Amino acid sequence: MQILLVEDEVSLSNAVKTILERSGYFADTVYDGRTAVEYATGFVYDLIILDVMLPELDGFEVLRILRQKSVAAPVLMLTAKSTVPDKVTGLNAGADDYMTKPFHPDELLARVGALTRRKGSVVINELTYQDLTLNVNSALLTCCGESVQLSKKEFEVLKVFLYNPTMIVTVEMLINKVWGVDSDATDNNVEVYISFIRKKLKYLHSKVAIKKIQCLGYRLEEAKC
Amino acid sequence: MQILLVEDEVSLSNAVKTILERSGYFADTVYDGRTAVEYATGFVYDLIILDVMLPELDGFEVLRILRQKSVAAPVLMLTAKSTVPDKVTGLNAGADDYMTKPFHPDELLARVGALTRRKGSVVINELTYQDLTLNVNSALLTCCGESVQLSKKEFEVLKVFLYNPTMIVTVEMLINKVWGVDSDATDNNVEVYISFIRKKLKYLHSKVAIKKIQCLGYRLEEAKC
DNA sequence: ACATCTTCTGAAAAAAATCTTAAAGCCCCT
DNA sequence: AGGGGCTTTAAGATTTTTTTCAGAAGATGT
Repeated sequence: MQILLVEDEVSLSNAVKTILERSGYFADTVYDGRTAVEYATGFVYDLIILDVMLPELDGFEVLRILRQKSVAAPVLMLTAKSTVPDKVTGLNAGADDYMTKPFHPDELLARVGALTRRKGSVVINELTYQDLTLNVNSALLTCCGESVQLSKKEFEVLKVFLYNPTMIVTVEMLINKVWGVDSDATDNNVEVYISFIRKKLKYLHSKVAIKKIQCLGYRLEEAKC
Repeated sequence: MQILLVEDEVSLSNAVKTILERSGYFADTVYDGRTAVEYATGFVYDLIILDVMLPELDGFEVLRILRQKSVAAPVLMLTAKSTVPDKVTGLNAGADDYMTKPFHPDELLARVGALTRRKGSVVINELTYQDLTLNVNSALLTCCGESVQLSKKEFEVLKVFLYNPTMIVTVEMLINKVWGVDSDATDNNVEVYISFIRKKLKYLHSKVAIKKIQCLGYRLEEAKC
């Protein structure tokens, strides 16, 4: 059982982690809202324990973002005060249970047990176009059962296309997104990487091609047969 | 049921001993930390009740020493003040429960009952991927009948992989999970440990390999034959 | 067809990331 | 104090990625 623990008070989070691990759970600890979102979307957890008071993003905000991103793991909210308004806010945002601090270890374990007994669903992060599938966790590009590993830059470039599958992607846009707005990358850098990706598409026998539209940019296209 | 009671206030320890024995437990009483360690390592107890304020060695110190010496008996800490810092210190040191003085005899019996019942249910936890099995109680890694002992860090690193067998595990996540978020471990620490683990996988003739994905991280893979 | 511009691609160079090994440091136990 | 095991640090070797460059190929307009 994998649990993500989001709690900025280090002593408390260490304590909770210890309690959980002694009961056979594995807990990852993060200390702010932004990192919590990163971890919760990057890994699969069976349960997320979320403090309300957090730096960066507060617990409610984190919860809202996660639900919006289809992270379905049950969420146990920790709140210092047991005020009704807080509970209502959390319920509306999609939390599954609450606990007010301070709490007894047994209470924690009881609630965690109740929530993890439910079957959690798995989120897979993939971008798809025609016969291509790009796993955004692993940068693995798959077509008809075959896969190739993309390098970081190849991955970044292809992501821009797959996020905008019907649009013309300009060279400028690629430089901005992949190399950064104030890099000194030239058009040729883009050209070289388009070439690398085309080579991999060919290797995969994909029907998808990156088409050049003279003076405008590139666009994904189903290759003519 | 054998209980070791560590409490220097004679009147209280006598009272607790009486309560316990009236409920069918056998209790040994000691009055200082040093003797507590002697008894706890010399005999087998089903539970240790440990006061925090002790002469010679305080309760936390005793607990730390016992855990270090692999005394696995559940520990119920007694503390005069219910302050959070104390609780946290005890939890980190490996206590199983707390009780703040003064307490009602029924509360004592309830907690003692909970801790001694837990005893029989030691779960054997194993993580498996392909031909590898990692026993999380012993950190023993097994493949096709052969086993090797993992060191603590090797164990922690491999656990991260076995819990995320299909995902890319980033160097950052390994540092966070194994060395801690505010450690000053570098990427090289991770690399060295990946190297150690690979050596052991090779020794075991496992089909599993740790593949590196440049700039992204590592992932478990069944080695190509 | 020619001149000119854009785009593509292979190869080499440069830079960055990663691997491996060995030595040094640390901690615990005797 | 000394030894053993584990961890950290360091440095050179190796591998992969990224950049650069130059010429080939293709398109465009006259």
